[in-house]
Amino acid sequence: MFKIIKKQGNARRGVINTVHGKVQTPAFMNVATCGAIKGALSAFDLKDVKCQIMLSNTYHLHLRPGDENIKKLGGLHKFTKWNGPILTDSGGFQVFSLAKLRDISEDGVVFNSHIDGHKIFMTPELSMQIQSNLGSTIAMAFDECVENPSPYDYTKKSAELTARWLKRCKDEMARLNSLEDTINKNQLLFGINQGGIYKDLRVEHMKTIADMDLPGYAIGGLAVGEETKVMYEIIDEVIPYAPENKPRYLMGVGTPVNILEAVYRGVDMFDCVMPSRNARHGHLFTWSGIRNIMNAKYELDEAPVDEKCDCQVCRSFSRAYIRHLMKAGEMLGMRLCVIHNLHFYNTLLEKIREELDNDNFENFYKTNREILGNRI
RNA sequence: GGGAGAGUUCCCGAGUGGCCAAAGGGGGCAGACUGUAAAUCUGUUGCGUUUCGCUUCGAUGGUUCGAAUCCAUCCUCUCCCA
Repeated sequence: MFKIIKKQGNARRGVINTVHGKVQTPAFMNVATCGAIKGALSAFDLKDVKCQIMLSNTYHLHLRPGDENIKKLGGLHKFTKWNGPILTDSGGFQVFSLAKLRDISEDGVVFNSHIDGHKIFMTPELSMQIQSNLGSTIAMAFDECVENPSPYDYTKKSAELTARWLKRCKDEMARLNSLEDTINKNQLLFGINQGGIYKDLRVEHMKTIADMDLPGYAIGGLAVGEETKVMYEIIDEVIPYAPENKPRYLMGVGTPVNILEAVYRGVDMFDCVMPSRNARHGHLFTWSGIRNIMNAKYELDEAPVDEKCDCQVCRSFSRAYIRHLMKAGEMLGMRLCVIHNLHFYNTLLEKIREELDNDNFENFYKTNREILGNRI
């Protein structure tokens, strides 16, 4: 299912084979939480921004329109018209991000819906059932993402709980994949490493879940407030214990520099709301650094957002026009910014793959880690 | 011609003797955003040598220890009656 084509240092060039197509890694997954990329992008646009794999969310789609409805409509692929691979997040992150609306126990988590406040009891089994109804390519295990900082004891207990939940996820997924009317009987389950910022807990947890022999492994619970340096240290610490021949997914990360650093350390997959969310706020990623297109200095600037970018937006429109659209609150402004940023992210990963193919990643890494985070 | 009302900082608008360089909103300027409760949130928005000083609430003059606030005159605008 996963094949490593090339290695340079810890960095890996690979390909994931799925029933919905191949994913060339390292890969960025384009976040469409509710089945759409925010900023008014559809499946058609995903092709244009060079998206390989889309990510959607269990919790959000369960609440609305309801996973059973999506199943009745033929599954998430048919529903959204995106026919490539889809990874669904389990709702575990909402345990963290909706912290004020929850109550965690051994069985699962009671949420209050952020839409109407009604109680939802999310369990590992329910998360798997929802993801099975959605028919995604890859389902994520239901985990607890602890906030930072969290005390050692709490983090330890939480990681143990996440490991027990993972076993339940695996069992439930095996059951669901064997059912007659399951949309995707080949649905893959990825486990999620937790353990906060405590290296011994991280390693211990990764060893435990590695033994479950899942098709892929994620590192979760990072980029939640800890220093970037700490995040890299934890990746360094835990990667040696992640199965070599399985894809490694760093959840929710991150900036272009974060991604470069993580690929360098041996990570294969990423997802992040940053390119889309920041785009909606006028923050654009370029090959020269980060540009806030709303800044006054672009009022009469006829250059494209990024001279080195060949996305539709950079080929057609001026900084001045995009700035105007954003200042005027025109939806088109956000849409164009999101198209650019996602194209940039997907191209960054494409470029990383090329450099790995050409044994030149080390140079690319050293040069661009200094540049991509600049403010311009 | 007669009567009524209004003019506040970039704009709208609150303020009717000191706690007023002046609420609130808009706009402007900048920042944040990392498995999306985010088209959201935060800061800032008279000048300066900045725990203080200066200039500023249509204009000018006055009352007062002290005026955006009270008085007089003038200017401008709005509405009503002829």
